[in-house]
Amino acid sequence: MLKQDTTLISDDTQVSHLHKVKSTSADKTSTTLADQILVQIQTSIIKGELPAGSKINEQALAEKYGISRGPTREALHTLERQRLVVRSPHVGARVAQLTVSELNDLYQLRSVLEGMACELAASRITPEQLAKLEDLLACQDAALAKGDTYFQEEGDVDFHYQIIQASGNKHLQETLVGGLYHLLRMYRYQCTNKNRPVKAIAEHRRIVEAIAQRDGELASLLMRRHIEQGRKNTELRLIELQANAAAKETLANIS
Amino acid sequence: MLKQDTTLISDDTQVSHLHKVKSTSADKTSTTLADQILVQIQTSIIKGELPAGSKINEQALAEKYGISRGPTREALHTLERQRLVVRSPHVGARVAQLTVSELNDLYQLRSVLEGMACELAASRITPEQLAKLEDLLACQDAALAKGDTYFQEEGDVDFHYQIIQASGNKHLQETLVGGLYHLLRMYRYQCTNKNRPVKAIAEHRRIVEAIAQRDGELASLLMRRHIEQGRKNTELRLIELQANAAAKETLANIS
DNA sequence: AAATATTAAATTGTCAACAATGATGCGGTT
DNA sequence: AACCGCATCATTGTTGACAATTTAATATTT
Repeated sequence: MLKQDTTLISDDTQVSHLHKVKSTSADKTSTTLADQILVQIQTSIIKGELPAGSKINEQALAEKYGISRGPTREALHTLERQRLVVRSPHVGARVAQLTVSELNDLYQLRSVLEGMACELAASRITPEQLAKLEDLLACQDAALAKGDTYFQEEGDVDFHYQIIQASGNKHLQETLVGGLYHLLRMYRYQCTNKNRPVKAIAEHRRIVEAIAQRDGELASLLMRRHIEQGRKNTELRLIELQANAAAKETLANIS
Repeated sequence: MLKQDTTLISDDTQVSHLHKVKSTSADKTSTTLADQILVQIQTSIIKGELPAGSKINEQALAEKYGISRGPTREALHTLERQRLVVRSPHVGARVAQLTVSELNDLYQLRSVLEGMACELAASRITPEQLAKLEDLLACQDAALAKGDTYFQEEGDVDFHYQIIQASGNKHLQETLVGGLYHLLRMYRYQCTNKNRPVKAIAEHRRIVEAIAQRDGELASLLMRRHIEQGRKNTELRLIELQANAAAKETLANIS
């Protein structure tokens, strides 16, 4: 009857939940249960703890997080929208597969969309938003100086995110942030490359400069090039990764 | 209301499967129940039977189609992905609202995406796909001659759909068809304009010509102009519509 | 022994009841 | 009369059981 999710979520259910606790645990006032596990499954997928292409068992997943299949199902539905999961009726959900052709499709689309975002941002960005972007650049420089690679990754996400926000186009935002971005993060996380950041930050700076000068055409061009650089990088790592996997496969078949 | 979709479920449980029929997706029987009502709610929303901006009651909707709240909920979730519904936790679902600014955002995004689709289609389209497109143009001419406006509407959807397919970019397809297209249809249905088709068909023809000549740049340009024409048209009708609604509102307030 | 038909198991889809939250209406106070 | 707190109601979120379907495992036939 009582939920046993104490291990993963919070174990404040110990002593006095005489009152319907209302979950006043200060931090986040319980949105919906589905949304809570959504982010957890998200990160599990992005980090590869749930391997790309693997089957997802609703029951097992639900039990893992100590909840019922209902919310789990809804989370999977949202993950499908985010392109992290593929579902087929009566068969179930699988983690998205990482392939070269899909990577190219994805980046091609992203390039066009973020190019568009840059053009819009150049004409619409507010001084506050611009200041925030420049702060971010400074942060990235500082992080780079300390060699903090993961924060750099996070910073890159923020950079693109803020430009998308500055575009002011609601549907563009929804398409990128709600639709493509998570899958993008998955590719980048699993095909990460150490020596890229230093160049990427320089490119970021030039993009912001173009936006600040209200030169949308230039900003768009620089952004598309920047993304193309990222694509090449990721593609290389992905091919390498898949070659390794194939080798391991044949090795297993021999033995 | 009793469910009368029992007729939809075929009783072919007897042995007549010589081969594993692999179930071509055109088969409408035995999908999931949620998918079946999804299309019904879809059309209800697009046609305005469920008015834009109105609240959706899960229970009532479920009863209307003679099913339980579970599948209804899933359908609403899919409708959210299609931008036809907006959901907020613990509050519920509303039909998307039709506003001028959203219309502009939507068409701006669509313009960029279908422009991209044209460029890709110009370089990748197969002879079969091209033949199908030209067949469609002929069909549209014929329908126009008979003054069959609704079929024209449907034909226009098909036209854009086929070019999107010919682009060959999976994520682009998913973004347009799975994401934006239904909302687009809603705007166009509720802000329809009679005298547009005749010009639109001519524009279609020129776009196909450009694609056939492998001139992606031109095809993209023509498509973006074509869409811009549609946007203007829809915007005009929408403003008109909202002015009427506002007038009726004030009238009601007086009495 | 290989391939196919049949049965059994595991998994997804659906339902109806229950819990938790937001919305509504009432009564009291200023 | 308007505002605020409180109780009630309606609606959404969640659960566990059940039905339908797919996947696997087994038996059967050629």
